[in-house]
Amino acid sequence: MGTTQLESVPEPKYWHLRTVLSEALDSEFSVGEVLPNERDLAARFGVARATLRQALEQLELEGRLQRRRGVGTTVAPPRVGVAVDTAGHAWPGTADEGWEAVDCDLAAPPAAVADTLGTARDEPVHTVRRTRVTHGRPVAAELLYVPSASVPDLTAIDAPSGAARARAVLRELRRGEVERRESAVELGSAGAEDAKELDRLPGAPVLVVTTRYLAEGRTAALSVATYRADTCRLTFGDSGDVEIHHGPQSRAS
Amino acid sequence: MGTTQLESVPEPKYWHLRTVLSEALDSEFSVGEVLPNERDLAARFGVARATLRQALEQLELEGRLQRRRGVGTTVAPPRVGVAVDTAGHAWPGTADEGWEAVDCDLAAPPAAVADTLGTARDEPVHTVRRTRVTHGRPVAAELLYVPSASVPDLTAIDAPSGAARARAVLRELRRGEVERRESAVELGSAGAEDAKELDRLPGAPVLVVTTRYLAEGRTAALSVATYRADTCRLTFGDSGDVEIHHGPQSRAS
DNA sequence: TAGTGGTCTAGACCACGAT
DNA sequence: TCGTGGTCTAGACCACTAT
Repeated sequence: MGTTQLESVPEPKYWHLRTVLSEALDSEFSVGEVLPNERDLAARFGVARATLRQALEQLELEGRLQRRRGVGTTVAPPRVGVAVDTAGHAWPGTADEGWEAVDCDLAAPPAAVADTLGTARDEPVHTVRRTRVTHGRPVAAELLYVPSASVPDLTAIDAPSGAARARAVLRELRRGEVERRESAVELGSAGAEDAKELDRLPGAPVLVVTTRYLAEGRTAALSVATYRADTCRLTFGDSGDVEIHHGPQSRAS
Repeated sequence: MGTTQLESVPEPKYWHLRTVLSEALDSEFSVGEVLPNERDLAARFGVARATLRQALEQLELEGRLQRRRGVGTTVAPPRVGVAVDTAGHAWPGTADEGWEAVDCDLAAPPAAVADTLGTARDEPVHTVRRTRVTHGRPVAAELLYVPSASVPDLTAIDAPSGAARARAVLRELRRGEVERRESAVELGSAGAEDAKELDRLPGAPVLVVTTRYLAEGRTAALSVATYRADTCRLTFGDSGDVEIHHGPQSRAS
């Protein structure tokens, strides 16, 4: 019969809401603007607050919104392009890329790290903690594992601990030559400590970049860096000024 | 007074649950094993189902669990390392990397894509759709935009449409020389069409890899590939057999 | 103190896969 | 048909921020 086909596959409400809100953001809001609060928005769209929140969560995951407890929901600026694999810097990133040493201690790393480094599981390695800041905002927290063998000339005179010690380890590390780097990117969630440094709640989505630095046939160092997934776009190869993706793909049919 | 400090910063229930479940997965379950259903699990831990689900969502985001409607929740295998920037393959990935052409049409791309390609916004470009399969599982869906100028020798004889057309476009594209590639990785959510090809629900988290192929000073092609964030670890530089990250970082104190 | 987002509950019904 | 995860509701209370 001639009945019009109306949504043979009905869209979930929160997904439809996401689309509506996304279009509203494009046309009626500007960066930094504050949205109405969740209770008002839910009432306006005639849905439960939990359903509205599901839509907002999607948009936050896509980097369109920023939500802060006690403050409100604001329209997020476009993601920042962050270079993570520039050809010019073979060793771990430097201060001009926004890296700042926090502290350093000597401890046995997680088993998986020890295995990759090729050290015994109970052998202490230098563990440097750093943060990366771009445009005044924290974007990444890093743990850099450096076996003693990679920094043979490090002396006790080089500051016993703290940020100064961290800088000393990095300085000694850079005396060697890097043969190759291998990086991997995957999705993760921020642990309590990373979350604090990234100014996010625990469980916030992060892009985990694991990098092996190979020198003289060994793994000279291993970096595990967690980048804020909501605000960062990781760039490889070169400049970070490409702006293409924006939420789920819409087809030009 | 001598009161012991008990959680001055109380952990959310779902976060604690996540930790408990994560440890249980490590010690009491093996890959592929089916977990008890959500209602039973919630009852067992004395929480509402919604709270239990929040914990499961975290674990799924971290690639530890796989949930399928109508089936159940199973323990996920470790993430697959997928090479996305091997030095050996300058042009878009080939069949030996698991890429398979789906179809191709000629249409005006999204405005942002046209701007990057340097074509007029209403100028049609070849739009190749491909999927990538690894270990028998779909891992990525790609849209490859190729301006006509990059495939000057493409003739009408080369199949008018469909997968054959897509392969013809790729073949012609590869006749040129690549100067450089620029890639960016960011978090996104799967649109309805990508979700279907990736065998996931709409809104599923994906890693969006945007790659510019530069030749003769121009952007010769632009690829937007969406990888399943739950099952994939994207590798850059070289081999994909590094296995380090596992959920939120735990410090070796 | 008032207002915001974050957490949690105890239900209900739906869509899908297996049987 | 039954059991599963997915969606949705209408509340409640908590933690944080600004005033």
